[in-house]
Amino acid sequence: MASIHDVAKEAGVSVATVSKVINDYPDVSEKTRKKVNSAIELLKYQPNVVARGLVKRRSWTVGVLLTVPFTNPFVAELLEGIKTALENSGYDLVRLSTRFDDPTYSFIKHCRSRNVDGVVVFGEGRENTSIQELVAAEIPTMFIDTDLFGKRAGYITTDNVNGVAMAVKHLYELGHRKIAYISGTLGPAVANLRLDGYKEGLRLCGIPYATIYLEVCDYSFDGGAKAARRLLALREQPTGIICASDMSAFGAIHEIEKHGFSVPEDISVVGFDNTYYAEVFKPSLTTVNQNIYTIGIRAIEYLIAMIENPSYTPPVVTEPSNLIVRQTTAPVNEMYSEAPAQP
Amino acid sequence: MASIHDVAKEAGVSVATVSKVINDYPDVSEKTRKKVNSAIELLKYQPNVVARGLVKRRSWTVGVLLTVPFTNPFVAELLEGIKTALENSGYDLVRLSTRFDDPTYSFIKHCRSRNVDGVVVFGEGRENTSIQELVAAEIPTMFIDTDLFGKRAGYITTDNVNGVAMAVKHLYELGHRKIAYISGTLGPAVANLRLDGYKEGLRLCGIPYATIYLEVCDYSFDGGAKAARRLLALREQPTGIICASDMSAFGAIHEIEKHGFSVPEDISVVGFDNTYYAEVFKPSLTTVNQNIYTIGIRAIEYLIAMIENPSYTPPVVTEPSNLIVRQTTAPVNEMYSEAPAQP
DNA sequence: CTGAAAGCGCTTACAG
DNA sequence: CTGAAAGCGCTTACAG
Repeated sequence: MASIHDVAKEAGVSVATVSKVINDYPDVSEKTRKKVNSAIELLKYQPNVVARGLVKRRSWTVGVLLTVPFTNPFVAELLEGIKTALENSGYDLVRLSTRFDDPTYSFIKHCRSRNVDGVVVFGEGRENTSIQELVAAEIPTMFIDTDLFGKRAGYITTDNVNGVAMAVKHLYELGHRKIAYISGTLGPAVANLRLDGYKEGLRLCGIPYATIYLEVCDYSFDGGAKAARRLLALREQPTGIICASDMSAFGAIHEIEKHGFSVPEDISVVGFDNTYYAEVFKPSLTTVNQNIYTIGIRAIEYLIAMIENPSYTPPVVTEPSNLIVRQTTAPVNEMYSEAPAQP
Repeated sequence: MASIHDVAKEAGVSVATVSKVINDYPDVSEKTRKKVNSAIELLKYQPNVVARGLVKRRSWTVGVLLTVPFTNPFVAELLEGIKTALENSGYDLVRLSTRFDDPTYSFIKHCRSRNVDGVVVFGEGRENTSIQELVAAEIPTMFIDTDLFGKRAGYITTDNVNGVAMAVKHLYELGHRKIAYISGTLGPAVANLRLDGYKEGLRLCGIPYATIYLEVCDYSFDGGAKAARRLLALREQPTGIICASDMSAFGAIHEIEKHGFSVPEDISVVGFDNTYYAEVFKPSLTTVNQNIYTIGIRAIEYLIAMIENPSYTPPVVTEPSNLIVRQTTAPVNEMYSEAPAQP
């Protein structure tokens, strides 16, 4: 691979001059600029960004901290947005191979040793000390769904509260009054916010909040199924169930059908995420849409802005959510409603 | 961030000595080794791998060339394997932000400018000139599903032929004789090999190959649906349909049901991939399992072996596939079979 | 407008 | 066993 010295020799100039034409400095005569450019052409020279990074203390690299599996549809779509935003930015994505099980491992040291210019974090809780160090070290960071921010750290998430509240309102308008909620594990911001949305939705509809209608699971298919089983065992079975993820909604539907009920005829179900399969699944799922792809794009845009402008104030952004009505919600079955059917 | 100079000063030794203890050279006295180590501890020193890479001409970085979306379940699972294999290897993953629409973009220059030690390629055809350059340049490379290899390039894929052949045999044993195949776009090795498997399966079962039973689509849900529509319009409707992907199988099933037939009572359907949703979908999908995760792991293991041992011969590997029988295949419905039902 | 020199943070013969 | 020096491929004041 040709180096800047080879180009300098070929063009008959100094390496400083070659550097200047590579970096588009104005103080180079047209004549030598041409000489240098044809030498570059001839030798198929490509500047070594690693060497450049060493002196500029930059790497044109963005790290991702991602312990959630790539097979998680949220992660996949997020990465798709990130990738797209990065495509023509001059930055490349590096996935830092984390080893949180190793007590000597430090994420921030890893970032520094790789010299990443910024990082996007998804799926790590605020209790992770590596994350806190990251914020304290003022390395440009964008958090997705983790409610953490600082001088050089922004935060971006979906409008979780309104998302679930809309789901409640939707069921209410279909006549449902016994509306249950299958939450994700509480603690992380998104889980808490969605639960807030459930309560807020009930409040707006004038429905009292009843803890028997709250179940908690781990967002999974099996978790949703188990939670649904408990709800079905209630004397006052809910007629509508809102789930904190599409996956747990699929599990709930599966369980409901296993018990001989049908969706949406007997029980309506709403998911959260609007992953690709929500549309494919039969019956197709009514769900709260998150603009995950957009969140990925924005995260990178903000991150690059922070990197390239030290005084840029990192944003705290809530991306709107919206309800996608499909086939798993329907008017409440009068057989199950409190009030007797109108004649 | 402390540099090697700071450590040297703190420990009262030369930077050469510090370097030696960092790299576990034996010719350092126990006493100075201790002094250096406590200086490292004190300053929280972490060697800069970028600087090290500049002199060693290595980066401890593996590039991926991946133009297929992350939301593709195959990609997601492959990355999961790659990630796992990388986790404690000391290598990090970098996704090179490709710009194949820019005529001046060269993937290989990008690799060199980033100084990646090796690359794994998925989803690019052999006709891509960037890919050919990669092989010619003898940069350590593992191709997934692209039948390309060279002095420093290996190739790993699923046993596509046997996979589809097993599917044919499975249907045959259920009594099916009119077995159609919905191929993916022909040209790329996997598509061709799976078609070979279809023909081979028919041959082994003594069923003549009939072109009317061959459809081609783009592996998608809609593609599968359209192809199925054409098969359903045939005078001699197939009783079994094998699809080159799970997604197109889902589409085919959807279309079959739309036409008032049911799966598997009227028509059996087999997919290919065994993605996560094959199990979740209702009816759950009989499909050919690819060990994609394992392929990801192996790809990295072989790649690192190549990187670290210049004389390592890059492997050409076929990972076994197996048939997972679920709910979309059943004995042929006698109503549709050629031979009259036995009394 | 051009180039010599120092330096980014490391490693590696080589001399002592 | 230890360290001075050169060098990896760049950039950046600075002098001319």
